[in-house]
Amino acid sequence: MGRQSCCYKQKLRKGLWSPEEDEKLIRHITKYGHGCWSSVPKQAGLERCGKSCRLRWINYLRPDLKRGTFSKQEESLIIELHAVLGNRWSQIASRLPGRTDNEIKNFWNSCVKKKLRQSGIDPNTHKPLAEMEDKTSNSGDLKAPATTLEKTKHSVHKPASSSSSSGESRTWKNSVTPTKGFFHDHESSSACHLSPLPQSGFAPDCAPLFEMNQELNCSTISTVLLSVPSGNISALMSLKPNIDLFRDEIDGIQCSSDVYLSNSRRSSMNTGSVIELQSSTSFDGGILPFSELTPEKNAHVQLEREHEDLKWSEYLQGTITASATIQSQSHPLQYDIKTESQSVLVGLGTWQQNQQGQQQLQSSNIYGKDFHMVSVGFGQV
DNA sequence: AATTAAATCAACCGCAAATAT
DNA sequence: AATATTTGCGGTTGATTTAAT
Repeated sequence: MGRQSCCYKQKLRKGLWSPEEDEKLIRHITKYGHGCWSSVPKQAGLERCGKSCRLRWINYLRPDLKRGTFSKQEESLIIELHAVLGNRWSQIASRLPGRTDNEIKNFWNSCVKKKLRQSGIDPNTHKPLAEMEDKTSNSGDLKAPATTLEKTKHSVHKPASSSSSSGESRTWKNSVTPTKGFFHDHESSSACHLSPLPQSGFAPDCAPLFEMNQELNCSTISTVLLSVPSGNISALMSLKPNIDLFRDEIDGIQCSSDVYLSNSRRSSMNTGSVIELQSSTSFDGGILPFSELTPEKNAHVQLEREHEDLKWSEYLQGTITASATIQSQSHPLQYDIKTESQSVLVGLGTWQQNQQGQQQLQSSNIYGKDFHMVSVGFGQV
């Protein structure tokens, strides 16, 4: 039994908004706020449904919209976020100030998807296209409608049990494997991702990606991928990295928004109000992806909790602490990943079973929201 | 210059969750 | 507790703009 649209029964206007309608809506909302959207059109003297008014305001009239073309950094961030969040446009948009979910969705569908494909990356899985073709033996798939691709390819990373709260469950249908390599391998990368490791102890190049908006109590995601020269990887073998996420405000102490890499644990509080990390001489300048830290693709990963227990919805809500250990065959490496505090989103990457039935960490993008500091520490194994 | 194809983007639709009654 | 209404989201459509022939 079909349902009529909300505009139908009252013969409400549809289609593009006229400047007069825009003006009415702006005037009403700036004066009274939107309150209950369903009552807005009547109060504002508009022959539209509340839904249409809401959409128009959110996507077009809101004063804090940035508009204009997406910057390289924004594009990078969108790809990174899509790799972890999938098609959850509203969540992606919440980390890009001034951008709407609709705008990002359009940008993705019309532009980014194509770019990724041209770069040999499947925009849905964020894996190399060749890999997908090998599995599907269907190289002509690229011309297939997006809906077909999405419906057929991505039930793999759905969490073991869907969350019953906060609308997370339905959005997992397109959860994907984080993109690895795109920014390492392609010259279109933003400077942040490809910049050589700076000599200083901190990572100034990455700092701008950690835009803080204290009034709104949110920040954009920090993008933490950084390419590492292979020589450095071998040097890392004797070190034990620890990744911790700290609340940006701990007992009232304001932390910096920079991303640090250190060979020590959080070492000291400096004299001011900013927590500083003691930097390492060899590995300054950023957070390393686990793909770089893991010398073998099939390094064994042990999770403190059973894989089935790990729920992305819990990560999103920041309600759990989880840790994982990667044990490499040839190197005595152990990586501890821990998330702490509430309202922190940590993309541990996607856990997948390899052919030996072992859980395998595919990527390790780390994302923080609200005021958090991300640090990586190395210590001797 | 005219036509066609591709790209872009605003807005709609239906569904599900959240909230109100 | 059950039902109705509202809100928010993602997928999709279709009009418009831009590029290619």
